[in-house]
Amino acid sequence: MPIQRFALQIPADFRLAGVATSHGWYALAPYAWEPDSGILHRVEALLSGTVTHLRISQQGGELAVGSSQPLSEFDRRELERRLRWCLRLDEDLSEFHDLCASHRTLYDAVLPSGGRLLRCPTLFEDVVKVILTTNTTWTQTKAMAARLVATLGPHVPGDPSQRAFPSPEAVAAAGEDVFKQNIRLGYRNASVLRITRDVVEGKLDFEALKESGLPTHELRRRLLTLPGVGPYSAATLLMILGRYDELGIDTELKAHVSRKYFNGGPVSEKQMRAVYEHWGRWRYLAYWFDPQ
DNA sequence: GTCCAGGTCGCGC
DNA sequence: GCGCGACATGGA
Repeated sequence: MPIQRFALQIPADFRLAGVATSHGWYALAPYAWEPDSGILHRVEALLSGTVTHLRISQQGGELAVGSSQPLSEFDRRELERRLRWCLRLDEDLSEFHDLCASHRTLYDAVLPSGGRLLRCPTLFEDVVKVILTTNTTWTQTKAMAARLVATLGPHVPGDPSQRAFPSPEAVAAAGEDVFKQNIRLGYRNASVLRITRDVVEGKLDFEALKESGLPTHELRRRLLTLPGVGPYSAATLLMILGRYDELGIDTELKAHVSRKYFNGGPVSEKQMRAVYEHWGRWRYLAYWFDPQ
């Protein structure tokens, strides 16, 4: 019997508002965050072909997921799997929490999310989005993601304004012209298309990579082979995969370290690494939540 | 018009 | 290894 609503069990310390806004992903289509009501929106296309607009909210000790379309039991299970991944419901960050306990300001910064950084259901989507953040402004990143989804994403029945992230097949089928004319990722068009084609041709299996359990350095090596993915993007994607030992060094991190630890003076990469070195396998999170 | 943004790549030294 | 310019796009 189809349902349009189900609950998701969450850890006692889980706060949807904190997790949803823990980094910028909530502002990239097909995610949307409504701060006033505390609803995380997402349009999702399921294996069954169902495309549905989800409204995720916290109701006390659980999450309520509302779906615009009827869901089979199979759909529901698929959605539950995806959402648990996106919200990191099953990730154990207790060791990081323990380390934070002795740093009052960091502890306060981590508290709302518990250190859970929102991610996308598929690594494919995260890879594309990370590429959309490089060498551009956040405003343009949002616009690029919105155009990609609006142009190629499958939509909710009867509502073309509600679209899911496009499948690799849909992206590959679109080809250069649509990217050049409509989606306009600039020079990133080529990287995204090349990666997508490799996925469609089976040369690249991101979902297998997620579950591979490969050592971090090997994951990093593989991510670096992707066109458009350099050290910064690789570190960000490792974070997506729950590997926090490496810092994503970009202008933001540099500015932060300079301001907070070097009086605004010049900072070398070595010095940036040194600041967070002692956080070991939690370095990325220690930086991410480092106040001020 | 010019500059450049939460980088990456290929080149030359 | 390290420094440097090019790279598409659109906002300031």
